[in-house]
Parts: sequence; structure tokens; C-alpha cells
Amino acid sequence: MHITEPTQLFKSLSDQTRLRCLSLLVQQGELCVCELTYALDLPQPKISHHLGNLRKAGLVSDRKMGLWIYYQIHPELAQWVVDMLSISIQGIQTHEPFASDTKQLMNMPNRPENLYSA
Amino acid sequence: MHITEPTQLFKSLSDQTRLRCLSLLVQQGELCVCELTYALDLPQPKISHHLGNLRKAGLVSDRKMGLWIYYQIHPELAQWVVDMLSISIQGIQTHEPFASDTKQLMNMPNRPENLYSA
DNA sequence: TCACTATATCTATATTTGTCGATATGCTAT
DNA sequence: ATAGCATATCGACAAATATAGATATAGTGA
Repeated sequence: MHITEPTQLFKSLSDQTRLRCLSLLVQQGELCVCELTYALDLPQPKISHHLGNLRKAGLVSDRKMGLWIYYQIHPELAQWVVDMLSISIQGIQTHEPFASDTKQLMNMPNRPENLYSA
Repeated sequence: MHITEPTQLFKSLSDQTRLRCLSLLVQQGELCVCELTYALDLPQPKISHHLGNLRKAGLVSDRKMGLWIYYQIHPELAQWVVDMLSISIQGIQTHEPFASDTKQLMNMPNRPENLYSA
């Protein structure tokens, strides 16, 4: 499913939880739900719910790997959306909680990528 | 008043009426409420209401000139916001109703700028 | 002062959206 | 088969938001 309406795109960006997830995904490439849950320190159903919103909006794609589901920025976004996201994420890195989220993710013990990738 | 939270910024962009107004303002520089009302073909109170939202969010500024109130993109926006807006507005120009709005504005008879500026 | 125009605000209502907790699905390993 | 973990979805409720229409404010010109 692709983004049809620009309005819908910005609606997806207009929630703090979703923006925090997107910020990490833009920076880190691919993350599973448990990593986002840890980094943002929020209940898992809440994270899943907002990832579902981003998925429906066509902003992220997911792939299943064993027990984990990895999300990434959708690889087929229109170029202007990619540029817009990139500029925005960079712009908000000076704001909280976006900066702390990245640090928190780096402190996560036993990240699934470390166990199963490579 | 300045934009404090990125979330609030995107919330302002997430409404079709506001996005249409911003699109015209980015392109045209300065417009009064009656021009926006004509271009978008929507009730005046609705336009005013959404302009109020954009004003509170710090995205636009207004100045009174006689009977008219002119709005423009706020001249003191953070650079990343200016860039983000510019890329976004350019990106959505291929979508409706944004393209038609510009045409409709160009067809407006007796635009106040033509009468009072220069 | 009066009538007219442009704009903003108010009130009520309807809709959308977020949140929470519980539960369901589905994979993995024993 | 059973237990345990990761994730998604569901149902109820609360909060935020958009809309419409009526009305208020304020500038202009006769």
C-alpha cells in the first residue's frame, strides 16, 4: 500500500510515538519491535499500534525473521518524502526525547541483531 | 510564539485545509484571508480557524493592512523547517487539490494586492 | 452615524484519534 | 504437546480535533 494523500503522510508524522520510531528507523536502518519498545520505554502494544499506523500509511515496511519482526523505512517512498524525512529527522535531533532515544537504544543489552545477524 | 515541539509542527501540516493554505503561501509569499477563501472555495470562518491554528503553531505570521489581514510563512522559522516545507510543497504540487488551488487563485478577480499594493 | 466589508471567535456537535489492558496469534525449543 | 517469548489486534473509554453556523469586532466610506 502506498501513500495516497500528503495529508495522511503528515498525520502519521504528527504523533510523538510515531515520530520517535521513525527517527530511530531513519538512523538505524532496521529495528525490531522489541528494540523500539526498549528505546522508547513504552508498552509493546502501544508501539505495535503505531507501527501499524505507519505501515498502513506506507511509510515503513516489515519483514518477519523467526520470532522477530523488523521494520524499516519503506524502500519505495517517493524521493521528496525521503528528503523530507531526512531533513526533518536531522532537524529534530536537537530536541528531546529524540536524542535520548538513540542513546537508550545503544544501551540495550542482547539486541536481537547482535544475536542473529552476521 | 515559536514552534516548540516537532510533533505540533506536523500536526499543523496534517490537515488538508491547512496544507492547502501553506502551499499557496509558500508559493505566493503573502496572501490575505479572502484570497485563500476564494482559492480554496471554503467558508471564511473555516479558513480563519485554520489560519489561527497555523499562527499559534508559529508557522505563519500576519499583518493588518486596512480591512485586510495578510498572512505569510513566518520569517523566523528554523532553517530545517523552511527546507522541509519547501521540499514538501514542491512534492505535493503534482497532487490535487493543490495544483488546482493555484490556478483558482490566478483566476480571482479584483485581488486586493492588485488594488492596494505598488 | 450608518451600511458594508473582511476577519475572528464562540458554541455545539460529530468524528477521529490515542491509550490502556486483555487477549489472540504464531514461532521456538524442550 | 507444552511452555515461553515476540508481536498484533480487539474493545472500551477518554481526549483532541474538525465542522458549521451564528455572531462579534473592526476598518472604510458615504
